[in-house]
Amino acid sequence: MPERPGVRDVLHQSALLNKLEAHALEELASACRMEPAEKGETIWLSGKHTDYFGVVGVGFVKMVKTVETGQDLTHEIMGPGQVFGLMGTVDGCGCPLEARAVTGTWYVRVPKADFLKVYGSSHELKDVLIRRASVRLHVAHDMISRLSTGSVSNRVGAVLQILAGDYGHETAEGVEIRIPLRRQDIAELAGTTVESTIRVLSKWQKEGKIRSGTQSIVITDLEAMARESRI
Amino acid sequence: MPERPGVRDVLHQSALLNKLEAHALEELASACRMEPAEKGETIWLSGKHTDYFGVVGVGFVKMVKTVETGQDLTHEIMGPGQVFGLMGTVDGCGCPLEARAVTGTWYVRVPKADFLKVYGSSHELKDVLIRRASVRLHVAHDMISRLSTGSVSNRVGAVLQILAGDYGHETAEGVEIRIPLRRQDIAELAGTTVESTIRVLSKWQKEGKIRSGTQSIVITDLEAMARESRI
DNA sequence: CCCTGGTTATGACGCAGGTCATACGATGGG
DNA sequence: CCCATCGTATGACCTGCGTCATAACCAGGG
Repeated sequence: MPERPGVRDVLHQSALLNKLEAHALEELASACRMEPAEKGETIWLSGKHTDYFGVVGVGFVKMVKTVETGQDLTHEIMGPGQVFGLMGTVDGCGCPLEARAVTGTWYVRVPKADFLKVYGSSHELKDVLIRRASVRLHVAHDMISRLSTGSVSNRVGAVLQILAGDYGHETAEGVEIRIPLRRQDIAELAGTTVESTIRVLSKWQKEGKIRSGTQSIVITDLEAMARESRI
Repeated sequence: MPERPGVRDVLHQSALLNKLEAHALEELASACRMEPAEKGETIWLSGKHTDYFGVVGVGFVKMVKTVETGQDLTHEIMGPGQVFGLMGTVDGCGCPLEARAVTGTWYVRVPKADFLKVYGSSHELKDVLIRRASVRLHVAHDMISRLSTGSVSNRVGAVLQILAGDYGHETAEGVEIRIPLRRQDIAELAGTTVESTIRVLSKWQKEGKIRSGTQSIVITDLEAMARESRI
């Protein structure tokens, strides 16, 4: 389990919440609580109405939808500073996705009521939220395009590209995705099976396009990956 | 070609724009222009920056993404009173989708600049927009789930359910979708091929679950359709 | 040290559905 | 009225990938 961070530090990291005035942020922070989650632990269940939303402090959280047949699919991976479950907060319906810790995680619980007090009158927060929704919609539409017309490798490539863009570190070798994801996790993001994901990644590994360890994946051939993930 | 409606009537129909004060709406209306589009005509191209967004007056418009291979996929069908291309307006990026008329259509061109003047200071408009974005995101995620784990018939069923919910008319026979959609259009919505769509719809027709004419489709067995489209 | 459970890896097999070919029924223009 | 064009319909074929089975590997606990 990583070390427990401070509530204020985490809220400051959020590109959304740090738009708040210092005193408003302070007041909000004093109503929040830092909470741990074990690897694999469910933070909340899909559709469940909670009285808070989350901000990731350290670790990673995935937003999961479980379908009838029991398969899970992950719509998003949230990392440090990212807010999750907020859309459900402001539109009044609960979050339709389950939040589950990918790694040992510390996250801040922000009480909805306290947030809504400052949110309701803030044009800036609303503007940021709309922009984020727009981006997410965009990403979702791209995924739909790839699912309709693309191949499994196309989607796995896109997932790696997105993760690299959001959480990648530039290294001498290439872009490193420092998230301890299993093949299963990647499969859930790409909307396919573990086996297919393994086949694709093994192939790329042999071709020298990526290098994968247990704790990270490095995209060594960025150009090839861009080609693979093109819509 | 249907008869040309009035700009003010159309703007009033919009659940978004009629949130505006009467005088603000009137001012906006005076800056707008009613525009026709033939069946199949492109209103704007994907990614193209226009200085306006649209509100459907009569007819239907589809929001299309064309992929590398030349296949089109439709993310949404917009009907009377619906606003399209607005997300691209408020987030500054252009609309990533092509707008194309499904039928003979009249739509209002609302100049972005005039809209943004009233939008920037309106909490109500922003709230509505966020809610809409939230719903659309939800729908997109459901589609992703179905594309990942469901079958073609599952998706075609979902498309019919959604269209029925948005534009359905209750009749003695069942719910009628009064949009002159070709099998091709439905295929693009469901992310599959015409042939597969035809097979599914023919089968359902034989089983008495739907009845399809050239100008409309009637869902006669609502329960069966709900079963087919379940995630 | 071994045992157990989780993860990666690989082969064999089957099928849903994409692709191609063909035909028939509508609709509309000359 | 005929012909051209578009949409619907249906069969035959083929393949990507999901499914199942099996094995190797690795880490942690007793």
